[in-house]
Amino acid sequence: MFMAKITKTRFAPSPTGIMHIGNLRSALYEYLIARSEGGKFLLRIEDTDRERYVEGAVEAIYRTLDVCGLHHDEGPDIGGPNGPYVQSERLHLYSEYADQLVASGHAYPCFCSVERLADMWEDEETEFIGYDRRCRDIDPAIAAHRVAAGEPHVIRQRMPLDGETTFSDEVYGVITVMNQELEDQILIKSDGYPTYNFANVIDDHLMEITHVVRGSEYLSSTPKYCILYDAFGWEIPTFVHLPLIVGEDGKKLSKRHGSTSFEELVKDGYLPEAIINMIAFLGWAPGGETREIFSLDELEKIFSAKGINKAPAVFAYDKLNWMNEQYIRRLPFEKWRAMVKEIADPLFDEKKYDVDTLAHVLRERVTKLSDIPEMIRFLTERLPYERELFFNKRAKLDADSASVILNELRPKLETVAVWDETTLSALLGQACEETGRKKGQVMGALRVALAAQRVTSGGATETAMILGREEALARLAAAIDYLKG
RNA sequence: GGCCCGUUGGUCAAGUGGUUAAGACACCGCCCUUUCAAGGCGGAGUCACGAGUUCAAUUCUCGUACGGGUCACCA
Repeated sequence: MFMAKITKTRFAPSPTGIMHIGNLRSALYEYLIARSEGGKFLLRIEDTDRERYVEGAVEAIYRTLDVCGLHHDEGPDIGGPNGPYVQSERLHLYSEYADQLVASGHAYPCFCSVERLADMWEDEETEFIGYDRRCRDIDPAIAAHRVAAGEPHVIRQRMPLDGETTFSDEVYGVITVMNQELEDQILIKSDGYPTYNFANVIDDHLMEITHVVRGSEYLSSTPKYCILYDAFGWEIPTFVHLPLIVGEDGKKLSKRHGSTSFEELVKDGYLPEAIINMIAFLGWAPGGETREIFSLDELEKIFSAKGINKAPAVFAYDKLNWMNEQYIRRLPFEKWRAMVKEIADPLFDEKKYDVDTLAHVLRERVTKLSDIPEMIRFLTERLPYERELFFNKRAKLDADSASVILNELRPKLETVAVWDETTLSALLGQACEETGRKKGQVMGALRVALAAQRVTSGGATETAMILGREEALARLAAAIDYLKG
């Protein structure tokens, strides 16, 4: 009797720098495939390249996964049944398995120097594919002797010279390649570390990964991994290769497309939830569903590898902007208020202001957090007035009529008892009735007087609220003064 | 260059051997409105091309073009 194997995926980043959007999306899909099938998601650090190791990169990985809610079930920080989860701590395993392949004839030591290889690449004449296999046929006994004598070497995979290899990918379908196209790739480097090409197979098998999910750039090396699995007699996992994410010019996403790392986007003012939602829909869509706003919890329920596309997807900031707006509007008010406060406090410095109204006004207008300072600049500093600011065709307003209106308004506002929305609103409404003016005229004049800006976040009463009585009256006086002269 | 993969509006995309080929972003217009937004309503815009299979191809097959990936002691 067989137990259905539990789905297990892994996110296996190398600590070589920032958490790129492409990496994050791989992590997300890996997480979702596991969760959608009630399986496990694990984290493995692939630090076999000592030269590209970046200090702090591992911490950034933990941090990002955590704020995105992609919690793993096994990993370096929490352990698990198949540890260690850091490749540099698994070195002995790789060499054992490599020895096994050498013994079975599936691999061989290669003594070629990097210099010789470099020369070889320069030789345009030769039409060989990759390494010229010079060491492939050294007598095993002699090779073993040279290795024992301490001669520098790498271990290479002995590829079949004929036949073909076929595998099936969940996204790309059945793929077949001629074995003669495959290079005798390096499995163990001369420093004793495994290459990705070797370590991923060993670890995925040992860690019982059922679904190998990764970017489509690995598609062309997958046949080599299949041959490795076969050499060990291991079951080949399900492959799920993901389409690439490209920039708006169709080229691979890079710095010149703007912010492409998770942390940069957050710094730009995008909410992690919006970023996750955005990249979930890059190259994937739930069939027969037109909604596009999904929380991570909801994605876990509806995600299916079936909906993954093959074609590269363009990362569009327009759409991200929209998503972010949607998420901002759905935020619990208290949370949103706290975000606004954190940004606005230092800008208002010592000055008092009405955070609640500001947060309220900003909520429907902000695209990303980093827009806020510029949007509220007119509140934190007094901008210079210009007569034409008061001109509004529709309200039939101009500087002269504004001057009259503001003078009428001033005494009323100065004596208002309670400085709050309802009182101000009522007072202004009343003023319109008394003078027979249109509301748009009065409101418009006051709004510009308070803001010194044509386009503002919020209307006249809201601006008056945010500024507070003292500042609002001071600005009103300043406006009147300006219009007089 | 070899090999591999891809191609539904500007972008993300649903979908099918017979459909008026969904929806979203962006764009345009209107409404609402105390400005700007938000919101509501509406509009324009797509099956890369050429053969073949078929009563019928966007859908299946083969070519072409274009795009991408990969050919490291990087992952």
